Amino acid sequence: MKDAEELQLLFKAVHRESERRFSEALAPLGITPAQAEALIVLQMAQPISLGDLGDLLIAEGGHPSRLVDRLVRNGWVARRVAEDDRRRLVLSLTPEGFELTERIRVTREQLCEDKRSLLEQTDLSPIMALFEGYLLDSPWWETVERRRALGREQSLLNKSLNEP
Amino acid sequence: MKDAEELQLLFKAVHRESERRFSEALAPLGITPAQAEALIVLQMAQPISLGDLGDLLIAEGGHPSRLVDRLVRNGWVARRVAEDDRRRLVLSLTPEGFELTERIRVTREQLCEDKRSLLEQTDLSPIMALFEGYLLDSPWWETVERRRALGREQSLLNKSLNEP
DNA sequence: CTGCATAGTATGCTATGACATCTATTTGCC
DNA sequence: GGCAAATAGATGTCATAGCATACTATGCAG
Repeated sequence: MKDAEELQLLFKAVHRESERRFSEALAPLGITPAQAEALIVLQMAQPISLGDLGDLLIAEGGHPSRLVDRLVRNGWVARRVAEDDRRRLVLSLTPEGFELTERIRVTREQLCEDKRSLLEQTDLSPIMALFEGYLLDSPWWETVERRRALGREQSLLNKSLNEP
Repeated sequence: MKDAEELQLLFKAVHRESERRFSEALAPLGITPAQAEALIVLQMAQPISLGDLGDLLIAEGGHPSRLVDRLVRNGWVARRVAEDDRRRLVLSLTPEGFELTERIRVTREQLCEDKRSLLEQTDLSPIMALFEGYLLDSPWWETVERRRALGREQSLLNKSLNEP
């Protein structure tokens, strides 16, 4: 099991390093990686309730109240109670939030670009397979699936816009 | 760059899931994954100063004062000032801490065992290579190297004990 | 020997993440 | 209609994690 320890060590280091880089790149925008992820998902899924947003984020036990609080405080997200059910909150991006999210996308692309050569010289499929195998019987698997579905929706949308 | 997003999503989910599993497995021992890592490293490197311990952990900006605080409060770690330099703290495991660390090792082995079949049917070398490539120009690379050296020391020690 | 830069830790602040508990609605069942 | 159960969020607590600042002991320049 020596390999497993080694893998664990590298995995943790990679996690910290990627967080650090993302965080550093986002600093000029005044947001954190977690906030960036929430905004990206919001842009794809809005309008959406707090709980449904939580089901799309790999974080925050399903109810990212406080994360959303900060986004609202900064004027990037609008939060109103649903008309049909006053328990539910409906979230959507403000114009400022939309613009910020576009800038987040650019930042993220740049980060990928930095590692392009590394990614291109690697066959990712065995890695994906390992990760998926690890996740299959975990509660996060559904979240991953939902995010994938959201991504597919989005590309269909783009395609139909580009091919009228 | 669609692959990169996919990879990022899976990576994050795997991170959360492995933390969750480790945390769950450690709960009966009354410690957290971060504390467990610190104890394991302490067992291999004691006696060691706080800063040097920080250089061996993938966490806590080099000075895990508060993490160590909790370990001391629970009676697992002894903390005394170095005789030659009263700025330095020298840390070592108490007998209780040593015993706890042995139990952590068992727990960790069991977790690996759960994923044994998955790990065995995977060629880990391309994954390690990707991770190492990502880390090479990062501040964590040195930490990884130091941990590896520590591991090698340890196996040499065991070997010389088993072959007198 | 004095003053000052530096090393080793400690502490404060903010954000995240997991968990538990509390509140306000709504729903369902009688 | 009325009350219990379930649902959607909010809030509190603890442990990380990163960052900045404060504090104390040491060492070095003069």
